[in-house]
Amino acid sequence: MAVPQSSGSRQTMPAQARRDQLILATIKCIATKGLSGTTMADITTEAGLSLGIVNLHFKSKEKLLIDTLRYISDEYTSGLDKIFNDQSKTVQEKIIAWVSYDFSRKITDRNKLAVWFAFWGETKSRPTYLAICANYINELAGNLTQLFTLLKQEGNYGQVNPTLVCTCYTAMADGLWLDLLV
Amino acid sequence: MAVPQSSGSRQTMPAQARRDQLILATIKCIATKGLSGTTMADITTEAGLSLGIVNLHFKSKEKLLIDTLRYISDEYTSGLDKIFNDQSKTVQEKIIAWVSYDFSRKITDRNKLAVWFAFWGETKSRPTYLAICANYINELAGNLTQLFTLLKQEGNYGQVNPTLVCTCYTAMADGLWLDLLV
DNA sequence: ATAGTAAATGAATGATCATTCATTTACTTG
DNA sequence: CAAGTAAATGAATGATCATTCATTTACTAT
Repeated sequence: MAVPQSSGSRQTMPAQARRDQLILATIKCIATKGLSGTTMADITTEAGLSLGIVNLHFKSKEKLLIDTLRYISDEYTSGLDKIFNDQSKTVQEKIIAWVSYDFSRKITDRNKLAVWFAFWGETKSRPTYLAICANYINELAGNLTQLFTLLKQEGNYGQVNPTLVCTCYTAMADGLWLDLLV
Repeated sequence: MAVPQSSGSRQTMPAQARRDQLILATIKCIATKGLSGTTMADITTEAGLSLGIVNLHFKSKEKLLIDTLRYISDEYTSGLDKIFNDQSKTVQEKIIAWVSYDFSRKITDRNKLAVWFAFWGETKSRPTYLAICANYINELAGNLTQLFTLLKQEGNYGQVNPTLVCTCYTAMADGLWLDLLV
Protein backbone atom coordinates (compact mmCIF):
# COMPACT_ATOMS: atom_id res chain seq x y z
CA MET A 1 0.00 0.00 0.00
CA ALA A 2 2.92 2.33 -0.56
CA VAL A 3 2.21 5.68 -2.13
CA PRO A 4 3.76 5.59 -5.60
CA GLN A 5 6.89 7.69 -5.46
CA SER A 6 8.27 8.88 -8.74
CA SER A 7 11.99 9.23 -8.31
CA GLY A 8 12.55 10.16 -11.93
CA SER A 9 10.54 11.67 -14.73
CA ARG A 10 8.70 8.47 -15.48
CA GLN A 11 5.85 7.44 -13.21
CA THR A 12 4.72 3.97 -12.27
CA MET A 13 1.32 3.34 -10.79
CA PRO A 14 -0.92 0.41 -9.86
CA ALA A 15 -2.91 -0.75 -12.85
CA GLN A 16 -6.28 0.22 -11.39
CA ALA A 17 -5.17 3.78 -10.64
CA ARG A 18 -3.86 4.17 -14.19
CA ARG A 19 -7.12 2.88 -15.61
CA ASP A 20 -9.11 5.39 -13.57
CA GLN A 21 -6.74 8.16 -14.57
CA LEU A 22 -7.24 7.33 -18.23
CA ILE A 23 -11.01 7.07 -17.89
CA LEU A 24 -11.13 10.51 -16.27
CA ALA A 25 -8.99 11.94 -19.04
CA THR A 26 -11.32 10.33 -21.58
CA ILE A 27 -14.37 11.95 -19.99
CA LYS A 28 -12.75 15.35 -20.20
CA CYS A 29 -11.70 14.85 -23.81
CA ILE A 30 -15.13 13.64 -24.95
CA ALA A 31 -16.74 16.61 -23.24
CA THR A 32 -14.50 19.10 -25.00
CA LYS A 33 -13.76 17.45 -28.36
CA GLY A 34 -16.71 15.10 -28.81
CA LEU A 35 -16.78 11.34 -29.09
CA SER A 36 -15.66 11.24 -32.71
CA GLY A 37 -13.17 14.07 -32.22
CA THR A 38 -11.31 12.39 -29.39
CA THR A 39 -8.06 10.68 -30.41
CA MET A 40 -5.71 8.44 -28.48
CA ALA A 41 -3.18 11.26 -28.56
CA ASP A 42 -5.74 13.63 -26.99
CA ILE A 43 -6.46 11.23 -24.16
CA THR A 44 -2.87 10.36 -23.35
CA THR A 45 -1.78 13.99 -23.54
CA GLU A 46 -4.63 14.99 -21.22
CA ALA A 47 -3.44 12.29 -18.80
CA GLY A 48 0.18 13.41 -19.19
CA LEU A 49 1.27 9.98 -20.36
CA SER A 50 2.60 8.36 -23.50
CA LEU A 51 0.75 7.13 -26.56
CA GLY A 52 1.09 3.43 -25.93
CA ILE A 53 -0.39 3.52 -22.44
CA VAL A 54 -4.00 2.99 -23.51
CA ASN A 55 -3.29 -0.21 -25.39
CA LEU A 56 -1.30 -1.39 -22.40
CA HIS A 57 -4.14 -0.98 -19.91
CA PHE A 58 -7.22 -1.39 -22.09
CA LYS A 59 -6.20 -3.34 -25.26
CA SER A 60 -7.95 -0.90 -27.58
CA LYS A 61 -9.55 2.49 -27.87
CA GLU A 62 -12.98 0.93 -28.21
CA LYS A 63 -12.52 -0.95 -24.92
CA LEU A 64 -11.48 2.25 -23.17
CA LEU A 65 -14.61 3.97 -24.45
CA ILE A 66 -16.81 1.13 -23.28
CA ASP A 67 -15.18 1.14 -19.85
CA THR A 68 -15.68 4.90 -19.67
CA LEU A 69 -19.38 4.49 -20.33
CA ARG A 70 -19.52 1.71 -17.77
CA TYR A 71 -17.71 3.92 -15.24
CA ILE A 72 -20.30 6.67 -15.53
CA SER A 73 -23.20 4.23 -15.55
CA ASP A 74 -21.92 2.44 -12.46
CA GLU A 75 -21.38 5.67 -10.59
CA TYR A 76 -24.93 6.79 -11.30
CA THR A 77 -26.53 3.44 -10.54
CA SER A 78 -24.67 2.82 -7.30
CA GLY A 79 -25.82 6.16 -5.91
CA LEU A 80 -29.45 5.33 -6.58
CA ASP A 81 -29.10 1.79 -5.29
CA LYS A 82 -27.81 3.17 -2.02
CA ILE A 83 -30.90 5.35 -1.68
CA PHE A 84 -33.24 2.53 -2.67
CA ASN A 85 -31.76 0.14 -0.12
CA ASP A 86 -31.47 2.65 2.72
CA GLN A 87 -33.50 1.05 5.55
CA SER A 88 -33.64 4.27 7.55
CA LYS A 89 -35.71 6.10 4.94
CA THR A 90 -39.47 6.04 4.36
CA VAL A 91 -40.82 5.59 0.85
CA GLN A 92 -41.50 9.31 0.53
CA GLU A 93 -38.00 10.16 1.70
CA LYS A 94 -36.51 7.72 -0.78
CA ILE A 95 -38.38 9.31 -3.67
CA ILE A 96 -37.32 12.78 -2.62
CA ALA A 97 -33.73 11.62 -2.21
CA TRP A 98 -33.91 10.02 -5.65
CA VAL A 99 -34.97 13.26 -7.32
CA SER A 100 -32.43 15.28 -5.34
CA TYR A 101 -29.74 12.88 -6.44
CA ASP A 102 -30.77 13.09 -10.10
CA PHE A 103 -30.24 16.83 -10.03
CA SER A 104 -27.30 16.99 -7.67
CA ARG A 105 -24.03 18.56 -8.79
CA LYS A 106 -22.41 15.16 -9.03
CA ILE A 107 -24.87 13.99 -11.68
CA THR A 108 -25.48 17.25 -13.50
CA ASP A 109 -21.75 17.71 -14.03
CA ARG A 110 -21.53 19.10 -17.55
CA ASN A 111 -18.63 16.92 -18.58
CA LYS A 112 -20.41 13.75 -17.56
CA LEU A 113 -23.68 14.83 -19.17
CA ALA A 114 -21.80 15.55 -22.38
CA VAL A 115 -20.27 12.08 -22.34
CA TRP A 116 -23.63 10.60 -21.52
CA PHE A 117 -25.39 12.11 -24.51
CA ALA A 118 -22.42 11.50 -26.78
CA PHE A 119 -22.85 7.79 -26.17
CA TRP A 120 -26.63 7.94 -26.51
CA GLY A 121 -26.14 9.55 -29.88
CA GLU A 122 -24.23 6.53 -31.12
CA THR A 123 -26.56 4.04 -29.50
CA LYS A 124 -28.51 3.07 -32.58
CA SER A 125 -25.38 2.13 -34.50
CA ARG A 126 -23.43 0.56 -31.65
CA PRO A 127 -25.45 -2.09 -29.85
CA THR A 128 -22.65 -2.54 -27.32
CA TYR A 129 -23.26 0.89 -25.85
CA LEU A 130 -26.95 0.17 -25.60
CA ALA A 131 -26.37 -3.21 -23.96
CA ILE A 132 -24.33 -1.59 -21.21
CA CYS A 133 -27.06 0.92 -20.40
CA ALA A 134 -30.06 -1.36 -20.89
CA ASN A 135 -29.26 -3.49 -17.85
CA TYR A 136 -29.02 -0.74 -15.33
CA ILE A 137 -31.83 1.28 -16.87
CA ASN A 138 -34.24 -1.59 -16.44
CA GLU A 139 -33.10 -2.18 -12.88
CA LEU A 140 -33.51 1.48 -11.96
CA ALA A 141 -36.90 1.72 -13.64
CA GLY A 142 -38.03 -1.32 -11.69
CA ASN A 143 -36.89 0.17 -8.41
CA LEU A 144 -38.49 3.54 -9.02
CA THR A 145 -41.75 1.93 -10.12
CA GLN A 146 -41.72 -0.10 -6.93
CA LEU A 147 -41.35 3.07 -4.87
CA PHE A 148 -44.26 4.67 -6.68
CA THR A 149 -46.34 1.53 -6.14
CA LEU A 150 -45.66 1.61 -2.41
CA LEU A 151 -46.47 5.30 -2.25
CA LYS A 152 -49.74 4.67 -4.04
CA GLN A 153 -50.69 1.99 -1.51
CA GLU A 154 -49.73 4.08 1.50
CA GLY A 155 -51.62 7.10 0.23
CA ASN A 156 -54.55 5.25 -1.26
CA TYR A 157 -54.14 7.04 -4.57
CA GLY A 158 -56.65 5.22 -6.73
CA GLN A 159 -56.14 6.52 -10.24
CA VAL A 160 -52.37 6.36 -10.53
CA ASN A 161 -50.39 4.04 -12.78
CA PRO A 162 -46.93 3.72 -11.16
CA THR A 163 -45.27 2.41 -14.32
CA LEU A 164 -46.51 5.40 -16.26
CA VAL A 165 -45.36 7.81 -13.58
CA CYS A 166 -41.93 6.23 -13.68
CA THR A 167 -41.76 6.52 -17.48
CA CYS A 168 -42.80 10.16 -17.41
CA TYR A 169 -40.43 11.08 -14.61
CA THR A 170 -37.51 9.38 -16.34
CA ALA A 171 -38.32 11.02 -19.66
CA MET A 172 -38.53 14.44 -18.06
CA ALA A 173 -35.27 13.94 -16.22
CA ASP A 174 -33.58 13.01 -19.50
CA GLY A 175 -35.01 16.08 -21.17
CA LEU A 176 -33.98 18.40 -18.37
CA TRP A 177 -30.44 17.01 -18.41
CA LEU A 178 -30.34 17.79 -22.10
CA ASP A 179 -31.43 21.34 -21.27
CA LEU A 180 -28.69 21.61 -18.68
CA LEU A 181 -26.11 20.57 -21.22
CA VAL A 182 -27.13 23.40 -23.54
CA MET B 1 -39.47 21.48 -65.85
CA ALA B 2 -38.78 18.36 -67.86
CA VAL B 3 -38.63 15.08 -66.01
CA PRO B 4 -34.98 13.99 -66.00
CA GLN B 5 -34.70 11.14 -68.46
CA SER B 6 -31.62 8.98 -68.15
CA SER B 7 -30.85 7.63 -71.56
CA GLY B 8 -27.65 5.89 -70.45
CA SER B 9 -26.20 4.50 -67.27
CA ARG B 10 -25.22 7.90 -65.96
CA GLN B 11 -27.91 10.14 -64.53
CA THR B 12 -28.15 13.89 -64.57
CA MET B 13 -30.46 15.73 -62.23
CA PRO B 14 -31.26 19.30 -61.16
CA ALA B 15 -28.91 20.40 -58.40
CA GLN B 16 -31.65 20.70 -55.78
CA ALA B 17 -32.93 17.19 -56.39
CA ARG B 18 -29.41 15.81 -56.07
CA ARG B 19 -28.90 17.68 -52.83
CA ASP B 20 -32.10 16.26 -51.38
CA GLN B 21 -31.17 12.80 -52.56
CA LEU B 22 -27.82 13.04 -50.82
CA ILE B 23 -29.34 14.41 -47.62
CA LEU B 24 -31.81 11.51 -47.51
CA ALA B 25 -28.97 9.05 -48.04
CA THR B 26 -27.04 10.75 -45.24
CA ILE B 27 -29.96 10.38 -42.84
CA LYS B 28 -30.17 6.68 -43.57
CA CYS B 29 -26.44 6.19 -43.15
CA ILE B 30 -26.24 8.08 -39.86
CA ALA B 31 -29.16 6.06 -38.53
CA THR B 32 -27.51 2.77 -39.36
CA LYS B 33 -23.78 3.49 -39.00
CA GLY B 34 -23.72 6.44 -36.62
CA LEU B 35 -22.45 9.95 -37.15
CA SER B 36 -18.80 9.06 -36.73
CA GLY B 37 -19.16 5.79 -38.62
CA THR B 38 -20.61 7.36 -41.74
CA THR B 39 -18.11 7.87 -44.57
CA MET B 40 -18.41 9.67 -47.88
CA ALA B 41 -18.27 6.28 -49.57
CA ASP B 42 -21.20 5.07 -47.45
CA ILE B 43 -23.32 8.05 -48.40
CA THR B 44 -22.57 8.01 -52.11
CA THR B 45 -23.04 4.24 -52.32
CA GLU B 46 -26.37 4.54 -50.50
CA ALA B 47 -27.39 7.17 -53.04
CA GLY B 48 -26.13 5.04 -55.91
CA LEU B 49 -23.73 7.73 -57.09
CA SER B 50 -20.02 8.29 -57.33
CA LEU B 51 -17.57 9.40 -54.68
CA GLY B 52 -16.97 12.91 -55.92
CA ILE B 53 -20.64 13.89 -55.99
CA VAL B 54 -20.76 15.23 -52.44
CA ASN B 55 -17.95 17.69 -52.94
CA LEU B 56 -19.61 18.79 -56.15
CA HIS B 57 -22.93 19.68 -54.52
CA PHE B 58 -21.91 20.53 -50.97
CA LYS B 59 -18.18 21.50 -50.99
CA SER B 60 -17.37 19.26 -48.02
CA LYS B 61 -18.61 16.47 -45.81
CA GLU B 62 -19.06 18.85 -42.90
CA LYS B 63 -21.32 21.10 -44.99
CA LEU B 64 -23.42 18.11 -46.01
CA LEU B 65 -23.83 17.14 -42.36
CA ILE B 66 -24.84 20.65 -41.40
CA ASP B 67 -27.36 20.81 -44.24
CA THR B 68 -28.73 17.45 -43.14
CA LEU B 69 -29.30 18.75 -39.63
CA ARG B 70 -30.88 21.87 -41.08
CA TYR B 71 -33.12 19.75 -43.28
CA ILE B 72 -34.53 17.84 -40.32
CA SER B 73 -34.82 20.96 -38.18
CA ASP B 74 -36.65 22.86 -40.91
CA GLU B 75 -39.05 20.01 -41.53
CA TYR B 76 -39.95 19.82 -37.85
CA THR B 77 -40.23 23.57 -37.35
CA SER B 78 -42.32 24.24 -40.45
CA GLY B 79 -44.89 21.67 -39.35
CA LEU B 80 -45.31 23.35 -35.97
CA ASP B 81 -45.35 26.83 -37.47
CA LYS B 82 -48.23 25.76 -39.69
CA ILE B 83 -50.21 24.64 -36.63
CA PHE B 84 -49.33 27.76 -34.67
CA ASN B 85 -50.44 30.09 -37.47
CA ASP B 86 -53.58 28.18 -38.40
CA GLN B 87 -56.36 30.77 -38.03
CA SER B 88 -59.11 28.15 -38.08
CA LYS B 89 -57.99 26.52 -34.83
CA THR B 90 -58.76 27.51 -31.25
CA VAL B 91 -55.94 27.67 -28.71
CA GLN B 92 -56.94 24.31 -27.28
CA GLU B 93 -57.01 22.74 -30.73
CA LYS B 94 -53.59 24.14 -31.52
CA ILE B 95 -52.08 22.65 -28.38
CA ILE B 96 -53.64 19.27 -29.10
CA ALA B 97 -52.45 19.44 -32.70
CA TRP B 98 -48.96 20.34 -31.46
CA VAL B 99 -48.75 17.27 -29.24
CA SER B 100 -50.23 15.03 -31.94
CA TYR B 101 -47.63 16.34 -34.36
CA ASP B 102 -44.77 15.75 -31.92
CA PHE B 103 -45.70 12.09 -31.73
CA SER B 104 -46.85 11.55 -35.30
CA ARG B 105 -45.18 8.96 -37.49
CA LYS B 106 -43.44 11.66 -39.48
CA ILE B 107 -41.59 12.96 -36.41
CA THR B 108 -41.08 9.72 -34.52
CA ASP B 109 -39.45 8.14 -37.57
CA ARG B 110 -36.62 6.11 -36.08
CA ASN B 111 -34.08 7.17 -38.68
CA LYS B 112 -34.71 10.85 -38.08
CA LEU B 113 -34.69 10.45 -34.31
CA ALA B 114 -31.38 8.64 -34.57
CA VAL B 115 -29.91 11.49 -36.60
CA TRP B 116 -31.38 13.98 -34.19
CA PHE B 117 -29.74 12.48 -31.14
CA ALA B 118 -26.52 11.80 -32.99
CA PHE B 119 -26.16 15.53 -33.56
CA TRP B 120 -27.20 16.39 -30.01
CA GLY B 121 -24.46 14.11 -28.79
CA GLU B 122 -21.86 16.19 -30.57
CA THR B 123 -23.40 19.49 -29.59
CA LYS B 124 -21.03 20.38 -26.79
CA SER B 125 -17.97 20.03 -29.01
CA ARG B 126 -19.43 21.49 -32.21
CA PRO B 127 -21.00 24.88 -31.62
CA THR B 128 -22.17 24.99 -35.23
CA TYR B 129 -24.67 22.22 -34.62
CA LEU B 130 -25.96 23.97 -31.56
CA ALA B 131 -26.29 27.29 -33.36
CA ILE B 132 -28.51 25.71 -36.00
CA CYS B 133 -30.87 24.27 -33.39
CA ALA B 134 -30.83 27.15 -30.94
CA ASN B 135 -32.66 29.52 -33.28
CA TYR B 136 -35.63 27.35 -34.00
CA ILE B 137 -35.76 25.91 -30.46
CA ASN B 138 -36.18 29.38 -29.01
CA GLU B 139 -38.80 30.27 -31.56
CA LEU B 140 -40.80 27.12 -30.89
CA ALA B 141 -40.53 27.50 -27.13
CA GLY B 142 -41.80 31.06 -27.45
CA ASN B 143 -44.78 29.94 -29.52
CA LEU B 144 -45.72 27.10 -27.22
CA THR B 145 -45.40 29.32 -24.17
CA GLN B 146 -47.69 31.82 -25.84
CA LEU B 147 -50.30 29.11 -26.41
CA PHE B 148 -50.13 28.08 -22.76
CA THR B 149 -50.44 31.72 -21.70
CA LEU B 150 -53.58 32.16 -23.81
CA LEU B 151 -55.03 28.93 -22.46
CA LYS B 152 -54.36 30.11 -18.92
CA GLN B 153 -56.20 33.40 -19.58
CA GLU B 154 -59.15 31.72 -21.25
CA GLY B 155 -59.54 29.17 -18.48
CA ASN B 156 -58.68 31.45 -15.61
CA TYR B 157 -56.08 29.04 -14.30
CA GLY B 158 -54.49 31.03 -11.51
CA GLN B 159 -51.53 28.99 -10.34
CA VAL B 160 -49.91 28.04 -13.63
CA ASN B 161 -46.56 29.26 -14.94
CA PRO B 162 -46.74 28.90 -18.75
CA THR B 163 -42.99 29.08 -19.21
CA LEU B 164 -42.49 26.25 -16.77
CA VAL B 165 -45.18 24.16 -18.42
CA CYS B 166 -43.47 24.66 -21.76
CA THR B 167 -40.09 23.64 -20.33
CA CYS B 168 -41.53 20.52 -18.74
CA TYR B 169 -43.47 19.51 -21.82
CA THR B 170 -40.46 19.98 -24.06
CA ALA B 171 -38.22 18.03 -21.69
CA MET B 172 -40.68 15.16 -21.50
CA ALA B 173 -41.07 15.08 -25.27
CA ASP B 174 -37.29 14.87 -25.65
CA GLY B 175 -37.14 12.06 -23.12
CA LEU B 176 -39.95 10.11 -24.73
CA TRP B 177 -38.32 10.43 -28.15
CA LEU B 178 -35.19 8.98 -26.61
CA ASP B 179 -37.30 6.09 -25.31
CA LEU B 180 -38.76 5.54 -28.76
CA LEU B 181 -35.30 5.33 -30.24
CA VAL B 182 -34.38 2.51 -27.88
C1' DA C 1 23.60 -5.52 -4.98
C1' DT C 2 21.71 -8.40 -8.97
C1' DA C 3 18.68 -10.55 -11.69
C1' DG C 4 14.24 -10.70 -13.11
C1' DT C 5 9.72 -8.81 -13.93
C1' DA C 6 6.41 -5.39 -14.86
C1' DA C 7 5.29 -0.70 -16.55
C1' DA C 8 5.93 2.90 -19.71
C1' DT C 9 7.55 5.06 -23.88
C1' DG C 10 7.14 6.90 -28.68
C1' DA C 11 8.90 6.25 -33.43
C1' DA C 12 7.36 3.49 -37.10
C1' DT C 13 3.57 1.09 -39.53
C1' DG C 14 -0.43 0.45 -41.95
C1' DA C 15 -5.31 1.31 -42.48
C1' DT C 16 -8.96 4.45 -43.22
C1' DC C 17 -10.95 8.20 -45.32
C1' DA C 18 -11.94 13.11 -47.12
C1' DT C 19 -10.67 15.62 -50.93
C1' DT C 20 -8.92 16.66 -55.57
C1' DC C 21 -9.09 16.88 -60.48
C1' DA C 22 -8.32 15.01 -65.16
C1' DT C 23 -11.47 12.64 -67.88
C1' DT C 24 -15.90 11.16 -69.46
C1' DT C 25 -20.71 11.71 -70.28
C1' DA C 26 -25.00 14.21 -70.72
C1' DC C 27 -27.53 18.26 -71.73
C1' DT C 28 -28.27 22.94 -74.17
C1' DT C 29 -28.03 26.42 -77.51
C1' DG C 30 -27.36 28.42 -81.93
C1' DC D 1 -25.67 18.72 -86.00
C1' DA D 2 -21.77 20.98 -83.77
C1' DA D 3 -19.79 23.43 -80.24
C1' DG D 4 -19.99 24.62 -75.70
C1' DT D 5 -21.34 24.06 -70.96
C1' DA D 6 -22.61 21.67 -66.91
C1' DA D 7 -22.81 17.30 -64.30
C1' DA D 8 -20.77 13.17 -62.88
C1' DT D 9 -17.10 9.91 -62.25
C1' DG D 10 -13.45 7.40 -59.60
C1' DA D 11 -8.40 6.66 -59.41
C1' DA D 12 -4.85 9.02 -57.08
C1' DT D 13 -3.28 11.91 -53.19
C1' DG D 14 -2.29 13.20 -48.75
C1' DA D 15 -3.69 13.64 -43.99
C1' DT D 16 -5.16 11.61 -39.81
C1' DC D 17 -5.03 8.22 -36.48
C1' DA D 18 -5.15 3.55 -33.96
C1' DT D 19 -2.03 0.08 -33.12
C1' DT D 20 2.44 -2.26 -32.65
C1' DC D 21 6.71 -3.40 -30.47
C1' DA D 22 11.70 -2.77 -29.62
C1' DT D 23 13.73 -0.17 -26.12
C1' DT D 24 14.05 2.11 -21.78
C1' DT D 25 12.98 2.74 -17.02
C1' DA D 26 11.18 1.51 -12.52
C1' DC D 27 10.06 -1.79 -9.11
C1' DT D 28 10.61 -6.48 -6.46
C1' DA D 29 12.56 -10.61 -4.64
C1' DT D 30 16.52 -13.24 -3.59
